[in-house]
Amino acid sequence: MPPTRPDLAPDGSLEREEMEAMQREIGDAAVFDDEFVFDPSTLGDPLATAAGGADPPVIVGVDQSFLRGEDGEFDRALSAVVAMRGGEVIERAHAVTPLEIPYIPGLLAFREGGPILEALEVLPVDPDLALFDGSGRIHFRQAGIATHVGVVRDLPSIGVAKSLLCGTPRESTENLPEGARVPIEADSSVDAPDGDLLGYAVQTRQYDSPDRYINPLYVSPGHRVGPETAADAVLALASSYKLPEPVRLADSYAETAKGEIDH
DNA sequence: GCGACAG
DNA sequence: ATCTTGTCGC
Repeated sequence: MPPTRPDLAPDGSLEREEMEAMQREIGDAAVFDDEFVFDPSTLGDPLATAAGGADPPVIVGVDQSFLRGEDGEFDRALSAVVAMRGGEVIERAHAVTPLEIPYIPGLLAFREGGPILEALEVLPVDPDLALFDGSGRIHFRQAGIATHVGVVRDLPSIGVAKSLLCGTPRESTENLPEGARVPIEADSSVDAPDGDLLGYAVQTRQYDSPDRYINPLYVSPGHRVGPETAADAVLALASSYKLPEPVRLADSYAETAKGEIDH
């Protein structure tokens, strides 16, 4: 399953201005509403298969680790994808590519998008939905890594970030109860009308004790998923840990695969 | 000029 | 992201 928009594939050799122009194009091409065929209520349900008709959707989690070269510097990115269906892992794949540019806030997809697209290419199953470690629409030009890869592959996608890149929470996000969500709205730093709903701070897990608390995740539409569904999906997929299961498993697989290569 | 910034 | 020590809680 090749990319639908290879012309928008992230290219680390572009000038910064060209990268930003491409991101505006991606933000325009992106669909920030529900536009998928599967039933979102079956996402986190291990019994969905037994319950009835169609197979539950294939969900993939994507995450990266990094490899050092001879000089001890990071020179390669490893992207790991884990595919799940009905709560079970059905496939895994990974790819390694050279790092072309440093980490620059707002340009993450041009650093890590290459290995992600390769790993998705190698994955022997067609995903219905992808969850990324990073932003989607919560991005200066509404084109975070989840949106970028989603548009290039025309794949429904969701951004799951552990910290907020831009935008403004409508209210405090401190010490939210489990299951709570707080809207993240566009501000002057975002290329969108002020106040537009970019995504949600989502509290998947929380302590009972009052002294310490867990930070929320920042969930935003990547492509073909609305903000409500994005938050619903993350909550449904994060039953046991803070991170949604596909992303958590991709995280550990990225570490495992790194250890097997680096050696 | 200053601040602020996914992974 | 990666590194790394220390602490809390079941």
